[in-house]
Amino acid sequence: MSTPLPLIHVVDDDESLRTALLRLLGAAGFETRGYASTGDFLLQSPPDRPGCVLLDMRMPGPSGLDLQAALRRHGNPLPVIFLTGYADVAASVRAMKAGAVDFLTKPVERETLFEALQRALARDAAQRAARAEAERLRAAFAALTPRERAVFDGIVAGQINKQIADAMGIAERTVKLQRAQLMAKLGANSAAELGRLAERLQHLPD
Amino acid sequence: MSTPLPLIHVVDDDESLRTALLRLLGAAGFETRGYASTGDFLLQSPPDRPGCVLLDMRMPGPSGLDLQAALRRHGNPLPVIFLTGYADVAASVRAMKAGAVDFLTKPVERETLFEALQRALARDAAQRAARAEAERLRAAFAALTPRERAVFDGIVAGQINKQIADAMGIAERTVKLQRAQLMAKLGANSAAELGRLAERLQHLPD
DNA sequence: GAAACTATTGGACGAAAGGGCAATGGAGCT
DNA sequence: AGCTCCATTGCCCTTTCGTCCAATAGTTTC
Repeated sequence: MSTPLPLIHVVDDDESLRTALLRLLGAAGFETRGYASTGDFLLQSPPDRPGCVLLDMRMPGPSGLDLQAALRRHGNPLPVIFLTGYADVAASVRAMKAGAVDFLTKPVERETLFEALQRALARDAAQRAARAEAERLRAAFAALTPRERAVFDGIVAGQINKQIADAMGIAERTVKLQRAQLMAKLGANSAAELGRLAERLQHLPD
Repeated sequence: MSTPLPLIHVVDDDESLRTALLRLLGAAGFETRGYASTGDFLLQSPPDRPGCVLLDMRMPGPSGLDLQAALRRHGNPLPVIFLTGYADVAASVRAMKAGAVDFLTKPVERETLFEALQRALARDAAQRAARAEAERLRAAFAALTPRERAVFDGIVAGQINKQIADAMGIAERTVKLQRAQLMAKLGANSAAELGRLAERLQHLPD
């Protein structure tokens, strides 16, 4: 389960600048990959790997903002750092409101760039951990049968087995059985843990 | 318990523009208050009321960014909308990274301004509700004695009364008693609810 | 059609939870 | 000392939980 190394995507149509960036980042020990356009990035869309995107704002074809929006829709929210020469306030504000980690202007100081990268990678790691956790939780609940799910809801609502059985029109004995089954499926050892799981489930996106 | 109406704070050293803004907002049904400087705002610091701050960036004395930072430190995080004539990218990015709702440039379109206000007030309401909820939770837990708190931890950890009693060196009967007392104090009716409370408590800031 | 399988149920037993009642013992006050 | 107040405890009883074994009915598979 070793997490793959982070990969820095550099999207910029200025080839000389792009290769300079790639060299700089590579020298700093980062693994990198360059793209001449938004389309190139989306086509050569990398596997699901930790990392972030260093993105020019103004390029031929779809803009950096378009790519940022596409990433969000795609459910592959790699953190984005904008790095652009033609900066205007409106574009920078739109980028930040859309969730960009930072918005830097060329020429950028080495120090500034690395700080932003650091924050972007940290955010990616955090998001990734949160998504993995959410996925585990969702999968566990998806493994429950509808009945088990109903029993779960009853338990979390503080009902005792008899009340749950009554509400569902089944025998208390059956509730006990399904209770044991759902607790096994969720890996819970107590009613308190079921409550914790319910709370976490409730606060998941979607 | 009726929530007071939101109050819009307008901080701008340009008096004619400030009064124009106040008049515009007042005509739209908002309650408003104007300040000529960051210092004025901090001095005439209003009571804890819902609302937001419409803030100029460049003013004599402390800047809008300074005020934004002060609000955050003060634990009175009213949402901030910047509205400024001398906008540069670096300042806008700093403002947005510091959590500004929006960063508008003069002259601003009426529509744009009202949309931003809408979002700012919505954010304030949400933050306020979350803070109130957190406060209630904290207060409830603060009312527990250390013993009750220990019993709570044991329950949430899935231990049965006997184990808790053993670990604390007290009788099981006492654990039962404190269990009932802490559940009454927390308003919980089941172990599942205790689990939910524990989960929420764990995810509070601080 | 028979066998295998799943969901549901009944009965029963030990363990645990929840709670009433009274006794104990220490802290603090008069 | 005498007293009250309160946390702690023991005893006992009822309800609920967690499981075991076995039986029944409906469904799927061969």
